[in-house]
Formats: sequence, structure tokens, C-alpha cells
Amino acid sequence: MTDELTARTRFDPAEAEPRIMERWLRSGLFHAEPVGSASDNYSIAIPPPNVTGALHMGHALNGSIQDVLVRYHRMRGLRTTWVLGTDHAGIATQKQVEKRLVEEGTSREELGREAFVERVWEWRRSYGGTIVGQFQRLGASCDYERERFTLDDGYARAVLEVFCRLYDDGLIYRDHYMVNWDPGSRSAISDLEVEDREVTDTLYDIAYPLSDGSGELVIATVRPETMLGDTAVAVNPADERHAHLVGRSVKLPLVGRELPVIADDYVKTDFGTGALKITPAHDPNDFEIGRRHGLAEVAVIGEDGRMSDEAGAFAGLEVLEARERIVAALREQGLLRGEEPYTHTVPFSHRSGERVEPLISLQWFMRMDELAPPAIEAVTSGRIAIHPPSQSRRYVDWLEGIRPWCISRQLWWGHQLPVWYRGEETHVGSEPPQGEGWTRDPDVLDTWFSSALWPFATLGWPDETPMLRAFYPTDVLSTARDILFLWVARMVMLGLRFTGDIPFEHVYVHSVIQAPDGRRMSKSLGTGIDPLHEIDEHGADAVRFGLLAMSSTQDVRYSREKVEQGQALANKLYNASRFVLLNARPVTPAGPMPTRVEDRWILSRLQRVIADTARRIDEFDFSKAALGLYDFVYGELCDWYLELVKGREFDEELSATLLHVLSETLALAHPFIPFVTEEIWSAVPGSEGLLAGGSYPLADARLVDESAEREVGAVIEAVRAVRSWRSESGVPAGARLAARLAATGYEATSPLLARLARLELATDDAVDASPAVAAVSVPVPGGTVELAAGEHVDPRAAEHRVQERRSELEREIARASGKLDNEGFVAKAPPALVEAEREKLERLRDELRSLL
RNA sequence: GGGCGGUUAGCUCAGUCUGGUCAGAGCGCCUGCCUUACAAGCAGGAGGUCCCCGGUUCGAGCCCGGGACCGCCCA
Repeated sequence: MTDELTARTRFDPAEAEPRIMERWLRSGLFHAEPVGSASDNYSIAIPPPNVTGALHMGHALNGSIQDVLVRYHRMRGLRTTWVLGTDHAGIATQKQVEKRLVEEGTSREELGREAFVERVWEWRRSYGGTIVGQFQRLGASCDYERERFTLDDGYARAVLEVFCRLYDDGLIYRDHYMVNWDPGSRSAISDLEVEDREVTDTLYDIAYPLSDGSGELVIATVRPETMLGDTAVAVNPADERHAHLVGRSVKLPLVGRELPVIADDYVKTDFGTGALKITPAHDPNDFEIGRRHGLAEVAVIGEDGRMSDEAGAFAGLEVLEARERIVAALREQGLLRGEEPYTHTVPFSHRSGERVEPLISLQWFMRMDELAPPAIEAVTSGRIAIHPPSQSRRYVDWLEGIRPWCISRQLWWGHQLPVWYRGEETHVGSEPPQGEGWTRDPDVLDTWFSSALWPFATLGWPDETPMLRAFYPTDVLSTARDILFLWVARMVMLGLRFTGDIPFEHVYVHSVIQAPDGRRMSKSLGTGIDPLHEIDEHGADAVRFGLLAMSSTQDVRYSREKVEQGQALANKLYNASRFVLLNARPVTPAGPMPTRVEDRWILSRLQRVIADTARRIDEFDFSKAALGLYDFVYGELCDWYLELVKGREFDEELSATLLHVLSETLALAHPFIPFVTEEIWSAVPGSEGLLAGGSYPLADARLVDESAEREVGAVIEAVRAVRSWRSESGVPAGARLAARLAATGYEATSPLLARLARLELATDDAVDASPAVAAVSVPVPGGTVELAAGEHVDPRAAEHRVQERRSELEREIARASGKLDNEGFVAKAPPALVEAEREKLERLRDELRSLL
């Protein structure tokens, strides 16, 4: 870089980033050998992205967060591994490949299972690496040699092992139960894959005649087609209108079946007529009621989304068509008592977007009642810390209300259940059973079942591997809110069950990034912003910085300004480094040897930003950490220190301090903006190796210098005061003005003040001499600067400024004296505060007098 | 229906835990500058009913109560 320094005034991420990533990868720095134990080492298991996925903003933010943590701890000297990989995403991947098959004019059924699965593997080999490469664009320092996939051989072994052990322990079982059936993907899906949406349907009132002909009971439903599967009508036991009907029966229209009238608390008395048709096979609540009352379960809709044979005359029809025909038939028979628009929430599949059909189906389930309590305890006891803490309540609430988890999926892509049947026999085991006539269960496990093992299966479990010893439990799981249940809770449950230990010590729940207009970022809405495009445009450092600076404990809108701020920071650091490297002597000192006040000042400020940054990373406050670095680089290093040293000779002492401050700043910022800092590092004299492998700065309390901070702080304020006065009085910023310093506290710093404020300061013995031209008094800390501004002053501008200042002073004086006139304030406020207020008032009055 | 979060400058957000020193940042806007690192820069500036009402307090953007509006989660 050194040779290019003179020529290039801008950092070019597009050119530099791939080159630097290449160096990192070749160096092997990101790879850690399994040595020692987890308590000494640092590890993060990435929440595995979907193998079909491409990097979106959520990944980019999460990747930036994890990379800050990983780079920071690596530089702290810990053996560090960040395990990357993808999950096989059963439904999504299968759908991708099926789509292609359709385009080719064939189908998975035509291919057969084995050939189809091979096609999916082909797809995965060709396209499954996309997102891994995209993490590299971001600069993520993953241990790429350890990339894992939830269908790898070793991983698959872990999955089967867990299934078999849970089965043996009685936690996994097979049952006919109501599941969320997704007609789109022809599979059961879990509660977490269901999204409730509000839709407007028609609510129909239908009369069910009493069997004895003595009247009728009117029920209300939005799904008349399910009436064919009704097996009861229920009323609330407290409902006096219907009390006399309980125990009698009604005749189901169109079918003729006798339905008992039952009493159940679930029925709301204020909905419709207070009578509820019960269809245990097609509604989750009815299902529960049905089980309570021992009702028959008549399934009139099949897994193909069409009416089943049980639907009699309507068999084979699509649900919607059946509905129309049934309504028509009821109308014809005079049993339709009303219809009106009705808005309610309806479950939709996250996977296919289709309306979920609740169906009773024979599936495999996992009991959660034994697994959940230890997972709750791990968080309530503090063994696992969730950040921000408000999220732990959501975690606990969810686990407390957890229900059995349907883990089987009617797919071909995934971990096929290790279950075989022969007649009435069932065999569960990692090996096929002996003997003839066994058939394997065709279903696969929910992808999340395998993801739940991620923190330990990636490290070689069930074997007692060195990796597992060295890196489990992992340190942090970083994730978005919606994943708290999907992954985190399940990882904790299974981690505790199978390793006896928590899977991670900290859970960091980060923001969800919304579109700039506050809507959800989504492809279908057209509101998505592609992080790779942003990286192309602004550089990975800028995107990382921007995302981190945006992040918060709540959802945030994507802010391109923050990314541009990051880009500006990278460029600023690059140019500040040019200044240092082009001027400083290439000394390689043991450390800085500051004697001058400005050197002591920047070193002192540096210690503070070092301490703040480390603390903020430790507290997961990435936005404060990033913005704090920005403030240091801009507001202290570049705006002041580099300007303060410009008049000096770049001798050995100054060079040592400059190079020290530069090196420390680069290292400090490296976890946030790794590319530009690494690039500059290679040009710093005496720098060895890669910055990514260097050590993180530690604050040195001996370099904190209160008096230097006070003195230089006063200079900064004074320079600002003079500049501001100039600007408002029409005095050119560049004009050198004769001046006299009538203030204390500038003994060591007056030359600095003179240079930055462009003043010709009179020497001490000239202090009493009157300036040649009428003087202006500019208040600064510790006194005033008397300026002989003379010919430069625009009298009207100057007068205007004085007026403004006078009224401002009057306002402030009124406020301060008002406070002091308040007896309550003087009596009750802390004495120091009252005293400070008195001094302030004195100061204000002095200044006002000087302006009269 | 239950729970959680939010409302501060034109925009996006800090600041609220721990009341006074607090009206802040970035972007945008206005003015002036190519000052020997950076014009993707530098210097200076304008701009706020801290959602509303009430309370506590000597003192409230911050604490308490009520309300309005927006968003998210769960049922």
C-alpha cells in the first residue's frame, strides 16, 4: 500500500476486499485446532442458514455481529472457532428441485425416491455453496474448513441417534393427531411454520332440526363443507337458552346422521346462537372437544385437499366447490338461515402460502413436557443469559405453553425416519431390522429437528471428539427474535438432554431490519434490499459498520445513511493513515513517549475509547461501540490531534506517538471494519503479520491524563469560539488576527490555540498594551481572547452577533437567577449544584457586562 | 382478548435504567473554504410543543397515573 499512498486518496473496497479475504483464508487464522477446553476457548455456531437461501439483511447483520465477537475474542488471544454451515431445508429445497423437474416435463413421482434424492444432492452441490461465499464477501471470519451441513454423514448419524434415544425413552411416539396440513407442500408442518392472517369469509347460519321434530338448533360456520364431518353440536353448560337440549339430538342436514347435543365450556355464548357444530377431524378446537367427549372423528377432507369418500355425494370435489354446492343444497332445503361477511384469522402455510387444512393424521410426535422444564431452568437460573433480558420472558412463556411437536414430514428430502414396519410390528433403530418383509417409514424428520442439534452435532457428537471438548458449550448464539423459539429453545432442550450441558452461555437477540419505509423487508412486497448490492456499492466495511450502528434492542429501519457513515469512516481512516504514514519517520519504538500536552491528550482519549469499546462489545452494545469508534476517529483523532501536530517537526517522539495511536486505532476498529484496517496495517512500519491475528488493545490507566484532557479540551473550546466568532462577524477564516489571551489554563497550550485559531498572540509583556484597533472579547474557558480584528470585521455582522449574544445571555441569566431565587432550589438541591449555578450566573453577568 | 415495544430536529435514530451538567448524532438544508491526509473533505450555522392530559418533586424528555396513535408477538 505504501507506494500507492501518494496517488490514491480514496479507499477502494472493490479492489482491496477480495485480495484481503484471500490473504486471511490462506493464513489459516480463521481455523482453530481443538486444544484445551471450552472454558478457555471461544466458539460460536452460526444459526445455520437455509441451503437454498441467499444472503439477506438479517444474515448480514447477524454475520456482522458474530464476526465482531469472533474477531474481538480471537484478538484477545483466545483459541476461536466460528462454525459455519447450512441446513438442508426440507420443504424449500425439495420445492426448488421439483420446480425444475416440472420444467423438464417430469416429476419426483416419475423419478422415484432414490433418483429424486440424488437430483437434490446434485442441486445442493451446484448451488448450496452460494450463501457460504456470500459470508466471505461480508468478511466473516468463519472456520470455513469446518463447514457443516445437516445431512452430512456424521451429522445424520447424530440425528438418528437422538431419534432412537428419545424413542427408547418414550419421548417420541406415533399417533393419530390433528396437525397443520399444508396442501401446498403435501406435508404436515409445525405450529411455527403457520402464520395467521386476517381474511374475510362468509359466515353461514344453518338450521339443524331436532331429531324429534320439536324445533331446530341454528349453528354458525364459515366452513359449511366441514359439516359433513360433524359428530356433535355443543352448547355452553351455563347457557340457559339451550340447557334443555343437552342430551337430546339433532339431525345433520344433507347427511342425516344423528348428532348428540353436548355441553362444553369452550363454547362461547355470545357467538352466533351459542350453538357450535363440532367437527373433530377438521378443527383443532373441535378435535380437543371431541377427544374430551369421546366423539367419532369423521374426515371428510383428504390430504389432497379434496372431499373424501366420507363426503358422500360431494366426494372428490375441491373444498371450495363443495362449499358452494353444500350452501346451495341447504338453501334449497330451506335450512340456510343467514349469511354475512365475517372477518377472522385463518392459518396459512409459511412454506407454500396456502391455507392450512387442519387434519387428523398419523404422524410422529415428540413430547416436550420432560424437555421443557430444564430448558426453562437454564434461563431462569441465569446459566444461559439472554440479551436483552426482556426476551427471556418470551422464551419462558413459550416453553411453558409448549405442546407436542409433530416431527414427521411427508417429504423425500431429509433425514428419513429410522423406523420400519412389518404388519403390527414396529422397529426403531439406526440399523434396518433383520428378517424379511419390513418396510421403512417414508417420512423424513422436520428440518428443525436436525437444526436443534447444531451446536453439538457440528462438533462431532455423539462421539467424544476433541472438538466437542474444546468448543462445547459454545459461547454465544446470535439470532433474530423469530428464531428464539424455532432454534434457540429447541437447541437448549436437546443440548441439555444429550450433552448434559447448555449449548451456549449467551443468547443475543438482535434487531429485525425493516425496509426504510417501516414495512417488512420481503421479496414478495418488493421491499427487500440486497446486502450484496450494498457491499458492491459501499464496501463490506461500510455495510458492516452501518448494520451494527443501526442495531438496537428493537426493530430498526434500514438506514443507508448509516452505511454511508461507515464508508466515510473507512475512507477517513485511510486518509488519516496516509497523513501519518507519509509524514512520520518509520520508527519502531517500544511505545509512545509523550511529553507534549497534545500527545498526552490523544493517548488519554485513546485509553478511554479502548475501554469503552471493549465494554460495549462485552455488553452486546454494538451500535454504541461502532459509533463510539466513529466519534473518536472523527471528533478526536482527525479533527483535533492530527491538526494539532501539523505545525510540528515529525521527529522521533511525534512519529512514535502517531504510529502508536494509529496502530491501536486500527486494531480497535478491526472487528468492525476489518478490510480497511487490515489494508492500512500492512503499510504501518514495523507491523508484523496480519492485523486479524494481532492483539486487541488494552486500556492502560497510566496513560489517562486528566490535566491534559482539561487543557486540550479548553483549547478545543477556545478554537471553536474564535472560529464561530469569525464566521458570524464576517472575518475570513484564514485571516491571521492580532490577539491577546486574557485567560488562565493555556500556559502549555497557547501556541496550539494560536495556530488553530489563526491568532498572532501578543507576548506576556505586551499583555497590558492596548491593541491598536478596538478589541473584541471572545469568551473562552478560563477567560477571554481579546481580538484586534480591525479591518476584517463587517461591522453590521459583528453588531448583529453581539446583539444575539446579549439576548442569549439575558435569557440564560434570567433562567439561572430564577433558579437561585427559588427558595426550594437553594434549600433542597445539592449544595454543589447550587454553587455551580451561582458561579455560572456570575460568569454570565461578567460576559454581559463586557458586551455593553 | 393477553403481552411487549415505540412516539425526541425535515428524515433515521441516541438520550429515559441512575431527574439538575441535556436538547444530541448521522443524513438533509444554509453560509464560507481546493487551509501542505481526505471536496466521498474542512469550518461555521439554522432547525425541536421531547405525542397529549394530569400527578410527584425545589426541579421532569427521564419517575407515577390516564389517554391517543403506530408496530410486533401470543391466543
